[in-house]
Amino acid sequence: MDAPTITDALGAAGYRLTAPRRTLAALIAGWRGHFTADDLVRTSTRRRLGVGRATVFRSLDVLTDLGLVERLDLPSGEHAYVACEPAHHHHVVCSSCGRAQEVGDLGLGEMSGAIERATGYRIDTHRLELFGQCPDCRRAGRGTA
Amino acid sequence: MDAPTITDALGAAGYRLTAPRRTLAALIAGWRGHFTADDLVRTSTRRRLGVGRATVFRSLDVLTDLGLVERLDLPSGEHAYVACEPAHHHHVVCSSCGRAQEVGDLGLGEMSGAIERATGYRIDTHRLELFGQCPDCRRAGRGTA
DNA sequence: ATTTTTGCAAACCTTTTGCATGGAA
DNA sequence: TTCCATGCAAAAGGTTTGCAAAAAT
Repeated sequence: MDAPTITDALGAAGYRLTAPRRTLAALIAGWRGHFTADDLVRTSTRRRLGVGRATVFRSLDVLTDLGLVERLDLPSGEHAYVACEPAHHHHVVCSSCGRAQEVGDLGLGEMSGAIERATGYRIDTHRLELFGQCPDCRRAGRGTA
Repeated sequence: MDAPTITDALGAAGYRLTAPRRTLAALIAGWRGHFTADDLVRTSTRRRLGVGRATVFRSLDVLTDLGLVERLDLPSGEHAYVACEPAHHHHVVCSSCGRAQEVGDLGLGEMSGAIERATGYRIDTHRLELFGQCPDCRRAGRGTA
């Protein structure tokens, strides 16, 4: 059995399966590393895929809501996205090639409880992003992008 | 002995102590909760403080470099800042009033090592932001901003 | 037939930059 | 006196929106 595709998930969630959405789903599924909205817009333009800027942004919103894609805030302040599984997790992002790997909860849940007790806050959500260099890039001696 | 002020730290770092910088330092030190660049610009305009937009952005850069202020990426995608101590730490941010409290390392260092072993990445930096409601807001029954 | 989705272009908002002036050291 | 820093206004990015046309259900 194949892994469910982004397109499948869109359909299952009741979104119409339009050509632009299929195109973007394929683009994203095949993307290496993280990408920006503008990466998608430029690819669409260059390869004449016929997907407009507004559609790219609107689709990224939908995909983000469904948890199929996650928005990263890079240390540079740029916004990038990576495809991912729709479950709570965190990413280790390679600062050379931009690829991201998911890691599990890592005990942050318990940590969260400890912080609640220590500060009196009620914690709703958190965001953890880890940046470093992946094994491939390290081996290849690539610098930070 | 008083806590060193933002102005002190600027001077110690070799930056010139200009009127706009003193003004911004005071504004930031007295700010409740997080603020955006535009909050500072608007305050300057409204109160005729004579600090221009460019200077606000340039100063926030300096203060961020010195670690006197930290840039937050709110879940909404907005960029906000909070004053803080220049040491590695994380913030618990109140989603009602925007105030932030610092928390220590929380064992993330060890976690980082575990992730390196599990993924093969060499982790350089990370960003952890926790969002929730502070005791005051919870008590007052305030909703999420 | 109905409702969603799209592309385009313009609008918007935030952040950055060029440059002549002003101020700190 | 020498640079650093500032304000202004324009430019540059990135994202959103209004709307009529096109496509999915």
